[in-house]
Amino acid sequence: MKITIKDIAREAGVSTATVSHVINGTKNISEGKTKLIKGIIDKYNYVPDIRAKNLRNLKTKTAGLVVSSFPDSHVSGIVNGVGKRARELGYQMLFINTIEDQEYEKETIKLLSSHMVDGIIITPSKMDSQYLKKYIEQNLPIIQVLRYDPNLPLIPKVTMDDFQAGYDATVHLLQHGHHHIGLIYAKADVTSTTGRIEGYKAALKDYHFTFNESYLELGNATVEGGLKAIKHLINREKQITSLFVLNDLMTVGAMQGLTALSLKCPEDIALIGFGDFPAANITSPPITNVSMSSETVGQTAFDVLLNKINNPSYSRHIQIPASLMIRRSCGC
Amino acid sequence: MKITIKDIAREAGVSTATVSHVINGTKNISEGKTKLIKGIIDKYNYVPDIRAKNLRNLKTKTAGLVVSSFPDSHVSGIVNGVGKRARELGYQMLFINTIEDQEYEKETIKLLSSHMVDGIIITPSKMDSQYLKKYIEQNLPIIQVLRYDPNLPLIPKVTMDDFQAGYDATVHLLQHGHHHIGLIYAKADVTSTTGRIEGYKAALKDYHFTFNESYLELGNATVEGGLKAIKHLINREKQITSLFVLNDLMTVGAMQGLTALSLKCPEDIALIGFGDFPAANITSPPITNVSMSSETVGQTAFDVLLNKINNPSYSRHIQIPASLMIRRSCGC
DNA sequence: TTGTAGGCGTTATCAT
DNA sequence: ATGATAACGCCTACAA
Repeated sequence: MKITIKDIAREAGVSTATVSHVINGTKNISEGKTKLIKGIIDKYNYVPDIRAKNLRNLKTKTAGLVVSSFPDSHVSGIVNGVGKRARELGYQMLFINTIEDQEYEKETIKLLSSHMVDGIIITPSKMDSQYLKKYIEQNLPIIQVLRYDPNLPLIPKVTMDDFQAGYDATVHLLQHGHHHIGLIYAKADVTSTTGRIEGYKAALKDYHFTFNESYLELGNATVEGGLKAIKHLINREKQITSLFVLNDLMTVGAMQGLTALSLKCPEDIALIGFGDFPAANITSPPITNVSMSSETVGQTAFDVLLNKINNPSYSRHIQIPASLMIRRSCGC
Repeated sequence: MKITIKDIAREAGVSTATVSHVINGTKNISEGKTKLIKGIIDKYNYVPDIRAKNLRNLKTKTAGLVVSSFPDSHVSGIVNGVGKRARELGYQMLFINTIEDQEYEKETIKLLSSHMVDGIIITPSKMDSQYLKKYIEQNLPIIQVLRYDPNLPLIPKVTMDDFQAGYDATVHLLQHGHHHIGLIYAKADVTSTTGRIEGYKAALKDYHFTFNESYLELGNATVEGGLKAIKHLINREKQITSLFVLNDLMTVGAMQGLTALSLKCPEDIALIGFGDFPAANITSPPITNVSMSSETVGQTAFDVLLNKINNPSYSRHIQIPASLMIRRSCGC
C-alpha cells in the first residue's frame, strides 16, 4: 500500500494543502497541527512522491552526466568531481556511459531531454555533434566537458588546456635532445587529441624541427592498444628516441612494450605519459606525466552547468591547466 | 515554449489518445494517421515528458547506485559494470557517492525511495544498516554490493568471496615461509574487511600459527594512508617479513613506504595487494595481487537487482571469486 | 479505428 | 490559519 499526502491529510483531519505547507514550510500553520502532521508523517515514513513533485514544479534537481568511456582514472575522477559538487548543491546525478557510441549518445540525450534532468554535462563521442543544436534551441542547458564540437560556440565548455599541455611536454623532450618524438593517441576526431597534437606540432615548429605524420600512432585508450601501438611505431620509425603517450592505460601498455622490445627507458626511449596515475612513481622507472586534476574538471563542469541553467546565454570555455610531473622516464 | 501531447494532437487534428497510441504502439491506428502524427512528432522533436509518464506508469526504468567511496579503480569498475548491464536492459542509472557518510546515505535512500527509482544497489558505509529495514518492509527493492549488514538476511547481496580471497593470499605467503604477516586494511566495521581478515586468521590457524592482533593496521584506503600504515606497522612489529594490503591505493603507498624505509621487496618484505590495477605489472617489483573483476561484480549486481524487482522474495547472496595474480612482490 | 475523460500525487491559487 | 480545487502531461478504460 502506497501512502500519499491524502492519507496523511485524512488521518490528521486536515486538507492536503495544509500537509503540503507543513512539509515545505511554505506557509504558517498552527503549532498544534504542524506537530500532529509531522508525527503522522514520521509514523508512516512518508516521503512525497518525487515524480508528482517534479511534474508540478518543472524542476527535477537532477543533472545528467554523459561520458563516452570509462576505463581510466581520469574519467572516474571527473565523475567523482561532478558528483561531489552536485551533492554540495543539492543535485542528484544521472550517469551514463555511451562507450563512444554516438547513436546511443543521441538516444540518451533525447531521453534526458524529456524533463528527466535540469541540465546535461556531456563528453561528446565525436567532434561533429551538431545534433545537439536542436536541444540548445529548445533551451535545454547543456555543457561540454573534456571534448567539444568547435562548431557549437553557444555551448559552454570545460576542458583541459590540451594545446598547452601538448606543447609543454614536447618542449621538455626537445630540450633533452629528442627530435624524433613518437606520439600515441587514444582516439582520433576529438578535440582533446587534436589539441594536444597541435601543441606537439607547435613545439616542433618553434624548435625548427619538421613534423612527421608517421610519428603518430593510434592506441585506442587501452593497455593492449598502447602495447601494439608502440611495437608498430618503433618498428616503422627506428629513429624515434622518445615517446609522448596521451593516456594512462596506453602508457602502461607502452612500458610493457618497451620491456618486450628489450628497450631501456629512458636510455633507449624516453617517455612522457598523460593523465598520471597513483602508481606512476613506483614503476620502473617512475613515469613522467602530464598531470591533470580530473576532479577539478568535474567540479568546474558542474558549476558551469549551473551557470548555464541560471543564465542561458552563458557560453564560456574554461580551460583547466595541466602540469608536468617530472619523474624519471623522460631522462631527467 | 514546451510542446506536449496536446499540441501534437491538435496539429494532427486527432485526440491525445490517438497520439499516445501511435507513440507507444499500444493500439492499431490507421496507417495514414500514424504517418501524419509521426511526422509532426519529428518536426517538433517531441519527446513525451518522462515525469508525467512515470507518474502514470509507476515505473521509472531507472535504478539507483549508491556507493560509499570512489577513489579507486575497483569502485569505478563496479559503476562501469552496473552501467553496462543497465544500458543493455534499458535502464538509466542514478549514481551517488556517499563518501562513507551514513547520514548522507540515509538521506539519499529516503530521497530515492520516493519513487525516484525502481530499485537500489547500495554499498553500505557501515556494518549496521538496520535503517534499511523499513524500506524493505515497504517493498522497495534494495540489494547490497561489496559490503553488507549480516543482520539484513532478506536483502540480496553480491560481494567478493572475501573470506576465500583472504585465506588464499595468506596461505600463499605462509607457504613461502612467512609467519609474521602484517595486514593493512582500508576500513573497519565493514564485511569486506572482516571477511578478508577472517580468511587470514583461518589460514594462520590451519598452519598452526597464532593470530596477532597488533599485526593489523588501518590504512584508510588512500596512498598516504598506506604509506603511514606501513611505517607504523614495521616500526612496531619488527619481526614482520611480509604484508597483505587490502586495497590498491594503499598498496601503492606501501610500496613507497618500503622504499622510504630502504627495505627491499620481496627480499626484506614480501607483499600481496588486493584489487589489482593496470600498472601492477610494470612496477618494481611487479606486484602480486588478489585480482578481482569489479565489472563482473557490477553486472551481477544489476542482474540481482532486477531479480529482486521481479521477485520480492529473492534474497540470495552471490559471492564472486577472486584469484591470485602472482607476480614478483610475493617472492615467487 | 478513434475520442472522452478520469486519475496518477503534488503544489499553489483563491476562497473562506 | 485552513480548505477546495485546478492544474502539471500522460495513459487507458470505456464509449462511440
